[in-house]
Amino acid sequence: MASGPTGRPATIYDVAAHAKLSIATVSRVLQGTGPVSAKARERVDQAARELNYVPLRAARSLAVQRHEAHGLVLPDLAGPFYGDLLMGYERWAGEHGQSVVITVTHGNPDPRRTVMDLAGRVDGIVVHGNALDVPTIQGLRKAGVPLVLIAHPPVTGCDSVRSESASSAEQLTTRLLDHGRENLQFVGDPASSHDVSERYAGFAKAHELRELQVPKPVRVPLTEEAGRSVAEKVLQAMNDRPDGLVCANDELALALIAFFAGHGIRVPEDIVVTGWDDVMAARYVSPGLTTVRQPMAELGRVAAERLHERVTGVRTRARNDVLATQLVLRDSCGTGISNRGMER
Amino acid sequence: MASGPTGRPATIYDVAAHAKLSIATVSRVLQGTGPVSAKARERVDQAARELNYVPLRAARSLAVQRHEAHGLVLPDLAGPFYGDLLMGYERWAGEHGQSVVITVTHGNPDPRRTVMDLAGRVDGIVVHGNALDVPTIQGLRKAGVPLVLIAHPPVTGCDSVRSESASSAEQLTTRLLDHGRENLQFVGDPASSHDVSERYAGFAKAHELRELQVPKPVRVPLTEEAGRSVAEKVLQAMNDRPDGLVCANDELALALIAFFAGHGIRVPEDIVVTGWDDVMAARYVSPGLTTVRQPMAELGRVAAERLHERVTGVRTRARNDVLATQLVLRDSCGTGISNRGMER
DNA sequence: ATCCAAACTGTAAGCGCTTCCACTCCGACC
DNA sequence: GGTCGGAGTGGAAGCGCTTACAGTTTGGAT
Repeated sequence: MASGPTGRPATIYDVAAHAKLSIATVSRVLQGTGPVSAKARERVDQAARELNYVPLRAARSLAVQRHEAHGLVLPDLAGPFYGDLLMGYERWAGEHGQSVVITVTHGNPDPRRTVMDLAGRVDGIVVHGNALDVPTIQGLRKAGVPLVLIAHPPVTGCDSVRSESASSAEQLTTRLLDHGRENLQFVGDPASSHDVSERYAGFAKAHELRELQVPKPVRVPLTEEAGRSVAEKVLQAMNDRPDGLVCANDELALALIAFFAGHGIRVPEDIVVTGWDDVMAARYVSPGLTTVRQPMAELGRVAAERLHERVTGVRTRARNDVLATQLVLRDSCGTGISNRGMER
Repeated sequence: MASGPTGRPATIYDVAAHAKLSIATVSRVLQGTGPVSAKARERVDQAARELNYVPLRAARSLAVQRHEAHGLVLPDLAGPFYGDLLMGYERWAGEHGQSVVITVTHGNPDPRRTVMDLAGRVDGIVVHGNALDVPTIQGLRKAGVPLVLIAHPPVTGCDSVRSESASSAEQLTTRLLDHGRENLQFVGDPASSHDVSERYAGFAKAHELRELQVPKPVRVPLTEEAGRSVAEKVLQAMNDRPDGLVCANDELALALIAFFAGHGIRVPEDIVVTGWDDVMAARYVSPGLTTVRQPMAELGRVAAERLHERVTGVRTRARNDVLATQLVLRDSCGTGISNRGMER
């Protein structure tokens, strides 16, 4: 504890007594508000140092009626994306004096309760994707909690930030069709998240524009495990074997490619494969994985900023940001681009 | 705001008034403490629901003199490890009713200040690796903040949790030497982190035990960029070219392998390469990357538990945990194990 | 009928901080 | 020499909650 490893932590009263000043002045010095003499400033600084004074944020929050903290609710933390997202978020928050309290709902026995508790200790909350069900989100709204949604279908009264999906997916699919592929399949369950449904929508639209029948999606979870099992099925489908697989994420695509490599199916000659996310492995496998890169850090940064605008009230109209994605062409899609896997 | 989107959020007074009871009873119902009649419980629950009441945690923290929150200080969030670490941490914390406030120091203009602020809003802090300099850590200690260090050299009075490094590195190095390698190099700067220095120590010890001269480390940062430049140097070293590279992490190793692949150097025939961390890409490259897996989630879990023990005071003696790592043999080390890159 | 304990409920005192307001200086200006 | 204004300071209220303590009921047992 402050003031030596014994006794309870020093409070502002201790500092005031030690500096022979009132707590009001101590507060003014420490917060840099109001007029204070140089002498007072110095005395307070020294007293605070000597007592190892750390202001109790809870008391300040109570007094100023603000937590200066954001809540961030994520479904999960596996994979590299969330790290980048969090990074971008934390960065912005840190630069603007906001703390970040995170909560992961996947595996949480009572997300609703957890999130309501969170709501009590922050000024606003950012929710990613399907981390929370809509009733819970509505509950937060009714409780008056400023809310920003990331990669989530729009909810009235909430801001949202997401990366563009449909059009990149369409562009990617069109490219494959342009290069003579005629039996593409979409791998991944559109119902698993809003993002994935948009990717499938783009995939579908590319087909519709050419008046092709839209293939039904292969509804599987977005895991390596699922990738392997899909690969097996593809292998066994003698007739009507697809000549291209548009995967909802890189994990699926990588697992597929690895499986094919071990079973004599050539990528991209026999079948083309694309992913989504541009994980590190995507540029190290051979052939390099064609994929779509999302600006995760930027997504986090923008979300933080939007929430702050809401919290401070500088903006009240809802706002929906859509960030551009980037198509990363490598060899797995067989469309003639080869960058030798040496790009960063 | 609660009680309709107008007006300020409902307080415990509003709930009490609405339920025609005292705030004391409301508190007792909501916290489940003390005796309350079924009637009162019901009235309070309903009132709280109707008013969308969310208890203000700052007020509770102030009253109970505890935040029920942990601080987590990380140097960075890039790479998959931190995600897993955070996951393990958050999981444990969530299950034990603790919130997690995270702070990233890399790129932070004033980590000390940020961390002191953090100290004011949590019950204890976990610091990873070199996220903080020792003076700052001492400062926290003097302020009486319970502290747990992850992957950090021991500091008196603090608990620590790390994964075993030296012995795995020694084992790995010995294995390479056993298979006839005679000119190994260690890639990565031992000064960059405690973990890396231990890995180098193990590498060195393996040499010493055979009375071989210990090669100086190739002091480079642990990045893909550095991996490429090291690869170039290796390529140019006509005489005295190393026949094996023990890398401090997978990023370095992967970049090296990719570069070699593009320049006609065969791995593992001409040169063997090993990494550290077992990132996803490690099992998708060809040859598969031999590496060492750390139990990141477990590291997080244990750290959370240790901190909680400290905060609640159930343990006061310092404790240092060392978690086992796992050597993952694949083809890049050329020691005859091949698992076809199909393991998960 | 009376009394007692147990069950429940309310009053009020904090928790540590910010900030409004009042007050005291003190130098500058008429 | 008196007045005014601003700089500096302190007193005290209040933020929303918990909880010790005291008070009120209730339902048996006597």
